[in-house]
Amino acid sequence: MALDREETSERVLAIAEALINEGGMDNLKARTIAEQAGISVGSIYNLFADLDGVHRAVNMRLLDRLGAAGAAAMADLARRDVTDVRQRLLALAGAYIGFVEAHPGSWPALLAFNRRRPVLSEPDAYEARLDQLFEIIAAVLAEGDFDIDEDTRRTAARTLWSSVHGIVTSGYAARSLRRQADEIERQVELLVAVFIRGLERGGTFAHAETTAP
Amino acid sequence: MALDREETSERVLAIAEALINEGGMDNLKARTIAEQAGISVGSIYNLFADLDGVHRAVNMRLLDRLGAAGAAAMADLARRDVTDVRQRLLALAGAYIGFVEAHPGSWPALLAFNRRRPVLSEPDAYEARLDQLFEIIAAVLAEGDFDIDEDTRRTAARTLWSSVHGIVTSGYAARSLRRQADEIERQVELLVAVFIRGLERGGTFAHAETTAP
DNA sequence: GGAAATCGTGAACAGCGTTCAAAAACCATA
DNA sequence: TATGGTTTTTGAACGCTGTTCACGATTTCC
Repeated sequence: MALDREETSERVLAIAEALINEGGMDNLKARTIAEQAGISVGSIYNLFADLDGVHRAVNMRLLDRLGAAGAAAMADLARRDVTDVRQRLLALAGAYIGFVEAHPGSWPALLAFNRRRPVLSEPDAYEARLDQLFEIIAAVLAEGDFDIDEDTRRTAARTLWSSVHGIVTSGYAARSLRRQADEIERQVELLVAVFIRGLERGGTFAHAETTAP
Repeated sequence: MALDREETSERVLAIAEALINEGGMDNLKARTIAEQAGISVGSIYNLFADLDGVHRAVNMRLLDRLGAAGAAAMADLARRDVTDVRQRLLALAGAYIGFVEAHPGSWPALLAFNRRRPVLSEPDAYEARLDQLFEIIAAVLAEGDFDIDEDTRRTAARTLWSSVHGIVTSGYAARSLRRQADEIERQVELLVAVFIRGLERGGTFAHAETTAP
């Protein structure tokens, strides 16, 4: 009858994610987890170093699922023989937007997590999982036949990813959810369209002086 | 000898900002403020509703200063008769980057602040102050002679602002500060260049189906 | 100068994350 | 199965937190 150590961990993580998603990261309390999981507070500390460790583990699961959603969106388009770069980028952005909407509490909490303390150089398997998503974008850009070198393409992929991220997070900082959803869609469409046009136009993107001396 | 109510408030805010900037938002404690300000804990609650109110006030000051930095950057370029859109956009982004670097603790704390709880529709004079910054970008875009309608231009301004925001915040989530500073600069330059090229190329940005049915 | 209103105070309270001695559960071996 | 040792689970206890509020000091006003 006794649950496996790993089963208990997953149970704790599911409860933790639900708590965070419902009431924000302030809603993640050791005693609430213990009560809902049917274990004692002390047991949580046998499974995780501290509550931050629990939150970190929740975030890892979220990042994995986000990566899976992006990959699934690409697989879906591939199945339908859609190779158009614009449509693929919009589908990726759509997957991201859908994921954020599906996790209205736990995703903002993930973003807030690393910003609570000043960066103390975490080992961060975080970045690795974000890179997984970035690689998808880079691959999409690589298949479009832009006349740009490898370096520029990778920078472009990162820029696109960061920009979509900025649009989505800035958008949901504001109030009315439905009205802002339209605004986010407009901005993403404009970003993708402008990006493709700008890259298609070719030419160099070499560093230049930012302001006159 | 007794300090004005407003003087005391500003003293509290200065201390609060320093605490947040040094140790993240978790470092903002009522007893520490009271001790450093030479007042009692209770007095803080005569000046502000709660500690969140203190943090909110600190954030307002930050947003005001950020807006001033952007306006100052534009004024500086105007004084030197620089009207080039690209240079102005890069200067704005540079002002933002410089501001973030100058506030390595309190700026991330500002970003984390609204993400701690799920959006409960705050009255938010927040957005108003962010709009002040957005208006500067919109004005710069308006002075460039792009063949786009007013609506598109405003969306483009918001998109640019969100994108730069995303680039900067994503960039500083990673570790090594100096190495990442270069990456941020590269991404911002690419974003601005691609954006200008894409907008210059004209054409419509009308909504289109994101994926085939 | 005295009454009334305001302000400052810090002990007290409830709640939090975290610890750790003790109890319970488990397990291999005789 | 009985036994001894090892591991896991427990929850009371600790220190720290934000916040309150009765009380005393101070200012304000006529």
